[in-house]
Amino acid sequence: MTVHASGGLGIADALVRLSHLVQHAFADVARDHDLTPQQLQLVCMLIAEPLGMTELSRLMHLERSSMTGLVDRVEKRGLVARVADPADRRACRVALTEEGGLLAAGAHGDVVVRLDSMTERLERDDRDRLISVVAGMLAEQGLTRPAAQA
Amino acid sequence: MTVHASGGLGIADALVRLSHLVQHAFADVARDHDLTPQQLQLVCMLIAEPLGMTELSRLMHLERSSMTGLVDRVEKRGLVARVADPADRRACRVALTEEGGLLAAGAHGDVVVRLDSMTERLERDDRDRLISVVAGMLAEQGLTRPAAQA
DNA sequence: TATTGTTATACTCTATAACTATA
DNA sequence: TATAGTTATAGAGTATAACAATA
Repeated sequence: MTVHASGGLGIADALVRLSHLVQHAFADVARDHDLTPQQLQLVCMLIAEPLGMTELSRLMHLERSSMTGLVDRVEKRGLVARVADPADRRACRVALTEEGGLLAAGAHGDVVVRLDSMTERLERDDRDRLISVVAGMLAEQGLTRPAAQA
Repeated sequence: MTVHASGGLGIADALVRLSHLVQHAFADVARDHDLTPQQLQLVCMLIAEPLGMTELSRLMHLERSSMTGLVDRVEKRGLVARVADPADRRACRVALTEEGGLLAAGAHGDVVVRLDSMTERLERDDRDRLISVVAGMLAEQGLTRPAAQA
């Protein structure tokens, strides 16, 4: 058993609690826009580019059948549309509508504002180091996807 | 618009994507123990001490009525029990059973192992700095609760 | 009056299994 | 055969509103 710095908080607990902080901020923003957190995550994921159902499932760590329902509900609301994939007649690509794009951009901006304000007290040096440490971890996990993926 | 280090990844996006990484690890461990992520979060929250429904709701960012159902299901499974609060006859305290305590400790350990392995490549210096940065952010948000709160 | 917790209700989220259509 | 996506089903998660009991 290793003793850690910062009042006995280990790296794992620190990450878990940081994650809760982020999730709560994210949930609050979703609610402000009358979306569930999952719906907001979905539309943010599509800011960079339209994606297929299987790719979306992989990125969101969900079964494809769960993704069907999630996309159904967001599509019913007019924020995304299923577009036929010209290269594969089995597949579709989920794309933001104009309304969905505006909402996603706005909500993503709100998330950024919230999280930026949570970190504004940090020294510029700590901030940069935090970013680069996280970037390294993400790369190690094989996640090199779109940056707007809030 | 500010340009950031590390390939254009801003601090907010870095935090969001780190959070996804942690959530997925957490969900995998929950599944290994045949629990939902919410159920695992609940039992981990109780490792340090029994808590009332209102306090649990606050910590988990849920309505009290949602907490009722969550505790019901975990109680039905024998992992927690509602204990009368001697100081307030309206209130109850949710406590781990013996079985629940063992499961919570084991699963929490698994989460720690997973997250530790994700960060093992970091320099000791970066690691310590990450912990202290997160600890500072948590303190600023008024979260000074139990460390075992996975 | 305010607070603790529950119930009733209506959604949303999620996984499993079975299915269709295309590759 | 394998893959992309859906449907059907069942259970879990969540919020809102209304309620009971106690402070």
